[in-house]
This record gives sequence, structure tokens and C-alpha cells, in this order.
Amino acid sequence: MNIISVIPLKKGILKGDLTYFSNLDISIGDIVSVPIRNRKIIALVTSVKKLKEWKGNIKEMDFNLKKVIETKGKSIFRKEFLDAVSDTTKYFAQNKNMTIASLIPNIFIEEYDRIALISPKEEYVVSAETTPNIRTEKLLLQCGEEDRISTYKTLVRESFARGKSIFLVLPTEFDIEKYTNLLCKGIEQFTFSLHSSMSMKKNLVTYEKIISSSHPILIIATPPFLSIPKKNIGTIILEHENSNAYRTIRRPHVDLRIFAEIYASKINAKFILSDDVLRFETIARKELDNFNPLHSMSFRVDFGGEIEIENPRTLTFQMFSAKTKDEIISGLESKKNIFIFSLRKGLATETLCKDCGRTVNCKKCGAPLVLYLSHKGKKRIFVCNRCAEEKDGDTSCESCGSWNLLPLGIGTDTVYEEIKKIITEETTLSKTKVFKLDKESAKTQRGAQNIIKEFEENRGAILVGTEMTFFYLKNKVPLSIIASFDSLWSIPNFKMSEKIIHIILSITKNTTSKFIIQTKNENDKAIGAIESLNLLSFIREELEDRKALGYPPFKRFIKITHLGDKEETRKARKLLEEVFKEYSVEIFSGFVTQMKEKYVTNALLKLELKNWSLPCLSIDSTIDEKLFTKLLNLPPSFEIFVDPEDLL
DNA sequence: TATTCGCATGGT
DNA sequence: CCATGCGAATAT
Repeated sequence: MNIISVIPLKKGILKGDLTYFSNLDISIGDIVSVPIRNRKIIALVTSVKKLKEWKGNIKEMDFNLKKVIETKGKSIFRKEFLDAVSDTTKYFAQNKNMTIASLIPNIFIEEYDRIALISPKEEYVVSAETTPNIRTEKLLLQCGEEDRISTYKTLVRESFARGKSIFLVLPTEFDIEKYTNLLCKGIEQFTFSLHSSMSMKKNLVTYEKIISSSHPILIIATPPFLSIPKKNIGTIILEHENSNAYRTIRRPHVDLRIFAEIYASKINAKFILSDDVLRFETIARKELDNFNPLHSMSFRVDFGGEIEIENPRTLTFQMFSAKTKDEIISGLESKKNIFIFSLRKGLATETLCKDCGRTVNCKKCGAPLVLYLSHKGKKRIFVCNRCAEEKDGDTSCESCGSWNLLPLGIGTDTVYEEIKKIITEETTLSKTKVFKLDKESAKTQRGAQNIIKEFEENRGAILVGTEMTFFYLKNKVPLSIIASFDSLWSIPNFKMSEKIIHIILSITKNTTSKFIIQTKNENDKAIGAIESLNLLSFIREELEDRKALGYPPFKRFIKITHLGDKEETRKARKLLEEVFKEYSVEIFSGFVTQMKEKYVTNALLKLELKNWSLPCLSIDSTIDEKLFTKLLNLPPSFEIFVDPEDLL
């Protein structure tokens, strides 16, 4: 009789492993079927002990052990994969079950028996020891998409010649279809793409072909498909490195890019991070972690059109400057399509001085300040979303001393209304079609596609859209406008400079001849960088700022979030202060959210990089075990974000 | 997370 | 008396 500990391959918040008994022949790393609440669940065996060794503490257990239903023998998953999963749960301090379940495609779990039938039968040496941390070659590829595609073609050719397979990781299904079409030419029978929306049958067929192919292959898939036990993968390319789709929205909060990197190290595959412009933190790893550029990195902005910076410079609020308005009208009259970029409403806030027309800016870094309502006594305070500097809400204009300040919100709705107004004023434009694309107006993918389709079929139409537009837009637009550049700073995010560059680049990529940026801060460095068509010095400067401020990637941030009512919030705060008292923890006062009577509490831990990383990511680094235990023991009402995207 | 359990409510 | 609904507890 053996006592078996397992991790169920099913989402759920379980504190630790579950324990069963069995007299079947089971060893570590096997897959078994166990009963959980009257259900049969697939689980991974983490330890096997003889009953004798357990006798001491079996009486202390306050539950009756259940019996393992059946064993499915050796796991189809490679040891390197399971080790990468385990490292990932550690790095992100997430729940084991949820992490493992989210890093394996659902079909593999649901159809485990069928997958097992067509999987290699060879014995993997599975033991409790983790695979050694090999420092694999890690490369950066930063250039335009066409150059990347041709680089990939060369890499595939070289790789096939050496008898090695290539795995191209992409964040979304849409990209998988696109890149498969771009890359499969001439090697159709060796190219395989997978994503979770494909039918189960199709995925099974592809899986079998991948496993049985003796010729090296190219796999194009989302990160969880790295679980396919293909042995000869020599290169993993992580394309669209910049995409935030690699971060999971729900629990577990992991970054699939890190997972892919860990896995590449475990199987000793060459790892290539690739995008038009990589994340700034990734660029910094050139120095921090000795990453090498595959080719010399391009920081050029590839835009052949004209860039205009417009300052409405009016005392009364006007959404469009006279010039911008003229451009819109003449553009529509000559049947050109126009795209206007805007943020969602509510988040977009800036404060304007009604006497001199300037925005209220942060003294420290110059970004426009955002007005928030603090929950303590309903006080109004300004917060800088770039450097977290706070300022009293009862403030006067910096430049003219006036108290006549007007908080403004420019969102898709406001822009949409304004455009409607313009076209009703101009009789020649009365037939113009105006479209709006944001999460409100297009709740589903299909809905968004329909809006874009209609917009693109109508010549001389105008589209007001948020960031999601870039994903769906198929054809380039002659004229694009950022209605309020300054409102971009109102997004609560310390990485906002980077996001802004990303937004602007997405717009230039979708624009042919003219790009208008409306701003009251013409000297903004991000605008300067775009105007000069070279991002190198901007990125350098931004990274220096982050280093000086102790921001990522030079410090490791861990954010702990709690949402609750007044009483729960008070308790949560006390708990956080107590648990993390030996760490320099900053607890942010919770701002009132849209949800009634709910408060957000955020605790931020700033750690030295070497105290929170893995040897396979960054040499000579470890996970602070003491802190790890503290994080893991927090009640489930707390959510943990390692390397958070924002601090609010 | 998802399911279950226990308690309160309410209608018959 | 059972049906329903909701929040808290909990999984081996």
C-alpha cells in the first residue's frame, strides 16, 4: 500500500497537493485518475511513499484517504516541461493546480487517453530532481515584420538542415493563421499549427503528425502547446513579444513569455524574442542578462507619411483644432477614410486651466496629472500615473495661478458625438458614415469584425476607435488622428511611455499619408521620438529613468491586490502590514472603483532582481523562499502579480 | 475556481 | 413541508 500525493490537472484553488492511497504500481511523474467530489480527475503524481513511512502522521489527518481510481502510467509530458511548469508557478507565486492546468491545452487533459495512445511510448527518466539549469543562447530580433519573416525562413531552412525542429510561439489564434500562411510555403507537409479553438479532431490529427514525423518540423502555436512532447526542438521563437496577450487576465497570473523562456532553457533550445519594437524591459536584458541581438536592432520608425503636431491652443475647450477639423472635412469630402484614436471613457481624464488653456502637469516628470477621488473623506487628489507623485486636489494652475480648473474626459463617446456634430454642420457630409469601435460597441470578435468590414467598405467613412481597432483593421487608412494625446497619460500605468510608443507605432503602421497628433504638450518626449523617426534615445532615456526610480526591469515588483468592502479592506490592510513588515512594503490607499462600496487595496513589494528570479532566467538569482511561503499562505481573496503591468 | 453545505426565507 | 437562493466553506 502506497500513499500518493498528486496535483490535479484541473483549475481550482487548492492549498497544496492532494493525498490518496493505492496499491497500484505508481511512481513519481505518472498520470493517475483520482476521485475529487464524486468526479474523476486526471492528476500528476508528485510523491509516492510507503504506508509504513506514513504511519506516524496518518492519525493526525482529519480526513479519510480515498483510493486512486486508475493509473495511466508514465506521463506523456516531458520532464523538462513539467519542471518548467513548476518553475513558472514558483516565479509567479501562483497556485500549482491552476498553473499546470492553464499551461496544458484543454484537449490534452480532456482527451488524455486518446493523446496517450498516439504519444511516444519511450520511457522518460522522471525523478524528483529538476533538470539542470542550462544557460541557453538567448537572442533578440527587433525589426520590421517582413524582415522577421525572411529571418524565420532562413532559420527554418538552417534548422531543418541540422535535423532540428522549430517552435514559433504566438499569442493569439489570429496570428497563428496569419503566420502559418506566411511561412508554410514550400514546407506545407512539415508545418503544423495548433490553437485551442481548432476542433478536437483536427488537433488530434495534427498532434499525431507532429509526434510521428521523422523529418524536422515547424510548429506554430500558442504557448500551452509547448507541452507537446516533441523531442528535437532546437529553437523556440517568441513572436509578438510586445503583445500583452501573453499575460493571463484571470488567475493564475503568469506571463507565458517567461514560461516559454524557462522551457527553452530546460530543453536547451535557442530562444529568440522578436517584435517590431521589443518591450523596453526586454531591451534592457541585453545588458542585464547578456542577451544578444540576432541582427543589429532597428529603432527606426517606418512611416513614409506626414506627421503633424496640433495644439488647439484655445481657452475654451475644443476637441479639434481648426486645422484638424479642416483636414477631417476635406478628407471626407475627397472620400478618404479616417481613423480617430481615442481612449475609453472614464479612464481618460485630464485637467485643463480655463484661463490659460494648459493642463495640470506633474512637477516631477511633466506628465498630465489625473484627478482621482480618494475614499478617505471623499477628498480629491491628483495622481501622476507615470511617477506616482501625488498632489492636493485643491490646487491652482502652475503657470498662471488660476483656480479655474476644469477636469475633462475625452473618450470614444465624446469624440463620436463631436464628429456627428461636425458632419451635421457640413451639409456636403451629411451622408458620412461614422463608426465606433470599443469594448462597449463590439462585445464579440465577430461584432468588431463587422464594424471594421462596414467601415472599410464605405469610402469616405470615419471610425472612432480604441486600441482594439489595430487588431481588426485590415487596410491602411490615409488619415489618422489622435484626438487627445495628453489623455494617454491618464492611464494608470508606470510603463505608459512605452505603451504610448506602442500605440503610436500601431497607428503609423495603419496609416498611409497623414498622422495628426493633438496635444497641449508639444514638448512631450514621446512625440519628439516619433517625429525624429528614431526611438533609440527615447528608449535609452526611459530605461535610465526607470533605473533611477527603482522601477522594473531594474527592480522586481510584486503586487498583491485585495478587493472588498470597508471592513474586509481594513482587515486586509492589517494583514498585509503584518505579514510583510520585514519587507519594504508600500500599501496603496484603495481608490473607489465603479463597484459600489468596494475598495481596492494594493501592496507593492520592491525586490532586488537576484532575490526573485530563476537561474535559467538570470544568472546567480534565486526565489526568496521565506517570502514565497508568505505569499503562498495568503488567503485566496488576495491576488498576486509578479512583474505587474500597473500599480493600481 | 467550482461545488457543496447550511441557513434563512417564502410559499403552499 | 419542500423549494429556492445566497454566502461561506472547502476539496484528499
